[in-house]
Amino acid sequence: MKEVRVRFAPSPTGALHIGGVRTALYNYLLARKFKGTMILRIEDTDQTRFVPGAEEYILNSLEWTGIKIDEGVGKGGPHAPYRQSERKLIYRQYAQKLLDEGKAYYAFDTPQELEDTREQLKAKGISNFQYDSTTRVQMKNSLTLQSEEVKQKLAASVAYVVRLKVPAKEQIRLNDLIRGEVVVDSSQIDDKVLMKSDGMPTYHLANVVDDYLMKISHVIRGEEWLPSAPLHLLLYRYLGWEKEMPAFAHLPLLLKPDGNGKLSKRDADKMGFPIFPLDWTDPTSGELAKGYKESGYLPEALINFLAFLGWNPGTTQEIFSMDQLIEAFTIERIGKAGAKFDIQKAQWLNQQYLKAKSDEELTACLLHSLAAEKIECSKEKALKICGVMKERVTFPQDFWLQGKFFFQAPITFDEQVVAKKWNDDVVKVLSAYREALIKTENVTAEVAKSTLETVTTELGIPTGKILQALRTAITGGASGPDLMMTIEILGKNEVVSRISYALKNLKVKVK
RNA sequence: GGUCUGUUCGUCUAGGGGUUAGGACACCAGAUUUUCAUUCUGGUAACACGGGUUCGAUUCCCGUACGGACUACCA
Repeated sequence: MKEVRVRFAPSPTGALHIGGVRTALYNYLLARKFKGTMILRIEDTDQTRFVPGAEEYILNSLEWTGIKIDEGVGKGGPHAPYRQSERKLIYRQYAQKLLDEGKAYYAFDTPQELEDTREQLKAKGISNFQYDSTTRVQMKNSLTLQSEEVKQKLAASVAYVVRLKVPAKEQIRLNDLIRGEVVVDSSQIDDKVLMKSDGMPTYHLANVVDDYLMKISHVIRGEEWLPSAPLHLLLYRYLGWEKEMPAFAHLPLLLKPDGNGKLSKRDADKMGFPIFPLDWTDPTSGELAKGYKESGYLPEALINFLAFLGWNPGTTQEIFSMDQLIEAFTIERIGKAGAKFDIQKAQWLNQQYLKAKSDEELTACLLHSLAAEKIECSKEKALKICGVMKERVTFPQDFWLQGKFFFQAPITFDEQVVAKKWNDDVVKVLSAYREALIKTENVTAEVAKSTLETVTTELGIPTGKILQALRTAITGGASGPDLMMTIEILGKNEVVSRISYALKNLKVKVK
């Protein structure tokens, strides 16, 4: 088998979309599975859409997700440069070759002229103008103009583009690894621009030339490219590279969670989940878009989630590490239909991965949050808190968000609990419990519990009746981790002071 | 509009000419937890529609409907 060489080829026009991460992932999985090479190529042929910082963002995102680049931008390699803007001259040569062989031609129609033609046709009720074998005879190009005139224009540096001379009527058959045979009639394809008037190639030319020169074996890309795949085949054919042409696999798209349509940043914002792997600040608007990383998603969970959107191993196993994904991955098991993006599953996976982490790692999460809040905490205490919080968190920041009461005494109390449960019995028990605790040494969870039971027994009040009120007095909330452990972690003095505060500030509702 | 492409529980999906159509998330109920969460057990829930082919179709074929992509000197 031919060496597997795949590429991820994003455009640096903004932050890397989550769908792009999935495309990169599938490429990476295939590369690793067959001990091949993962290449990163930056397709920056559109200078008008270039966004500063986007390339770095792509690199950072891939690094965070654990998708490693073997060759390409940021890494170098035998086919450098890997940034298309730096390969201009290469494309020029191949465009010239096509020109020389009569497979492409110069076109001098200005964008304005093309626009006018479209308008005119639209006025006549023809919805779409296509620059192709039926229309090119009416346009200004090296096929219709006298060769002298063409020479003159070129010499005078009149702006031109190079267009592919697509045959009038020819069936083009393409075998897609995911979709099977796709047949398109060449009459449906227009004479695509290969070289723009600014001297840059379009995606189509650059892509084919680079994939050939970089010896790409498999092109795994989004489904949006399927309609132009036959054009690419034509290019390989005209360039004499059909035998070396890579295999194609067009991935189904990621769809929005509700309704229809492809997943967009708008949907993500609306539903409250990230669309980008990392935080991204739009350089023009200055607007910040939250990333998966900063929202608390673990890269392994995100990868696991993304891998399963459009692919599955055919077994019932759901949790897969990157290595396991590499082992199990096959292109054949990629589905054909678009997958709706369901963030709930990602959250569940995140929880699974978070729970699987060691106590040290979990503690580090809490300590990290605390440092940001400038709160001091011993490692021992943090360890205990994490132990008790572990089963209830989805994101690393939840240790802090849901465990604030460990560090801050409540000022307000859950209103419902107060209204329903705070009564004379509670005041009696809590007062007595407070006194009992003061006299008790070494208040562990066990001791806290037995002390409470002693008090309630003496007063003849069932423990269950006052427990939730006690929790609210100590934590302010209505629910949380095991209360006796909470008391142990908080320590006798803190608990006593919190009960005192609650007794002083909470009034029994008069009926 | 045209071309291409897709359609199994709410969602991700397995399956495949004869199955009680399987799993996971979500949801609901019960058990555990003197709370909540976790965990466990159970439950609701799907083959888009219409024609063929066939003894039999969710599975194969053809239509229809509905989605999606593309239709730029963007990728």
